[in-house]
Amino acid sequence: MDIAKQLETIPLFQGLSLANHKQLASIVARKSYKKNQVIFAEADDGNGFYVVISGRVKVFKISHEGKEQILHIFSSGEPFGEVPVFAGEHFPAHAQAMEETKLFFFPRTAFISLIKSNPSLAMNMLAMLSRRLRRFTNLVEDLSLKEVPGRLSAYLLYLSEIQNHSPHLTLDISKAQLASLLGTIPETLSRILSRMSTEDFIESDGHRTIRILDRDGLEELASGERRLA
Amino acid sequence: MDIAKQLETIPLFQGLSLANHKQLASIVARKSYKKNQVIFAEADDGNGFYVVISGRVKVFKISHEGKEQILHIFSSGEPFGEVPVFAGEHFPAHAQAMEETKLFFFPRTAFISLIKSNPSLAMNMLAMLSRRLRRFTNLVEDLSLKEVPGRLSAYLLYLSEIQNHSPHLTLDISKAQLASLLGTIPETLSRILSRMSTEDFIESDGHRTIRILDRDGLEELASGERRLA
DNA sequence: CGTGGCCTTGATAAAGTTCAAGAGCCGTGG
DNA sequence: CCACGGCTCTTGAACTTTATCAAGGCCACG
Repeated sequence: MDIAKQLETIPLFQGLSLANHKQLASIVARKSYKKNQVIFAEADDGNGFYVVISGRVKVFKISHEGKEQILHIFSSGEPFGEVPVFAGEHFPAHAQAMEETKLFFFPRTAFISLIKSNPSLAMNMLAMLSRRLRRFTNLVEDLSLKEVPGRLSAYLLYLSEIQNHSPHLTLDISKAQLASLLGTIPETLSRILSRMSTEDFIESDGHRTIRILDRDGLEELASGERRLA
Repeated sequence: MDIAKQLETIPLFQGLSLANHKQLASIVARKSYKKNQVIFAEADDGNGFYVVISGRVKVFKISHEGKEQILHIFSSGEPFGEVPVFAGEHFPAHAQAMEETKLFFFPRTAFISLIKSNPSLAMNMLAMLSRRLRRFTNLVEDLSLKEVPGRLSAYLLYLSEIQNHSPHLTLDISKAQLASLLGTIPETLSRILSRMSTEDFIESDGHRTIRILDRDGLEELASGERRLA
């Protein structure tokens, strides 16, 4: 497929001229990864960053005992691995393909010279990093100040939001991965889902379908003004 | 004091021309805050960002029950509150002066036009945000994957590093604030400090002086390969 | 010399993790 | 077509870590 066409669909490159897209196209490299393949490891040297073209990528940390904390799951159109492009040189976390995935790779030095001659690109990247910072701010708040039911409630509400505000949700990741995203383990997640079911906040088919029964209740759980019995 | 002189000492503005410094000087506003005074609150509209000139500022989240998590403590020369300049419009967290503090304030629109015409400034800001992202990455790792002794050990080693790698440390904040920075409460911090003393990792005068007795041990605690007895 | 801030210590409770076992599902291959 | 193995998820019981609640010590400052 035509690279320039694909570049147009990437939000980071919105508002750039055709000439800019051509320059970007000239430095990009395509990469493919199988499910579970490692894209980079923490502390690896990062000499460029990636944009997801298809598939999904998780960026995560691992503890000494093997517990995983997912920092972010990236889908189509989203860039990741930019930190070492601008500061330091090594990746701050691990990245792995969650399924068959295709990426664009932009080498550091070429990209930096583009950004220097291109204020819109710089502004887009600043906006991107700022949004990322805002997300992390919320993640820290969740991990430090909320308990698992609150984090789960917030996640379910978020899922509902991106799925047309419908009360009928479909989990897009395994429960093990959701646990890792929420900073807990599958056993705890399982227990809390069942408590939320018996207390009629949600209804679950036991698999990947969940129906929200009490949206206000979930919001109260998410904000910490209410707790499970 | 001369504003242009002060601007030169701010890392974010390193490598800029004299003309740039003059432009910056023309948009900056000075602000002063007393100890504990609020600088901005979460969800406030942010129409500019700040740089610490003297004093210290904490940026933090608060839970519904009143528990505080410090995200960052900013000292002289460091910018904060940039996120709403580039993405969204409201501040993601609260900011408060920890002591008598003087700040520079840069209004959003004027700063954005400066950055657009000034690649070095854009690059400096990108580097700044990227470092911030890296820090948050570590904070998330600490909160999710390490226990309090590990976080405290990492903090002590960090303190030692910025204090000339000396084993003689001086805490620069109260223990209550340190607890909030580590994602715990004063009681827990106190107990763990005393365990680290009885197990001869450190020696403490009970106040703000700590001596590192077993640096390797602290490193093992910080990485999770060892735990307190 | 007394009062308030800051820190420590103890007893208790809550939340989450660990370990172990088992249920349900699905694809493979005999 | 059914049995098997592997995978994901759930459930239970014991345990660990941290928070909560309450009390008291220490010190500086008025």
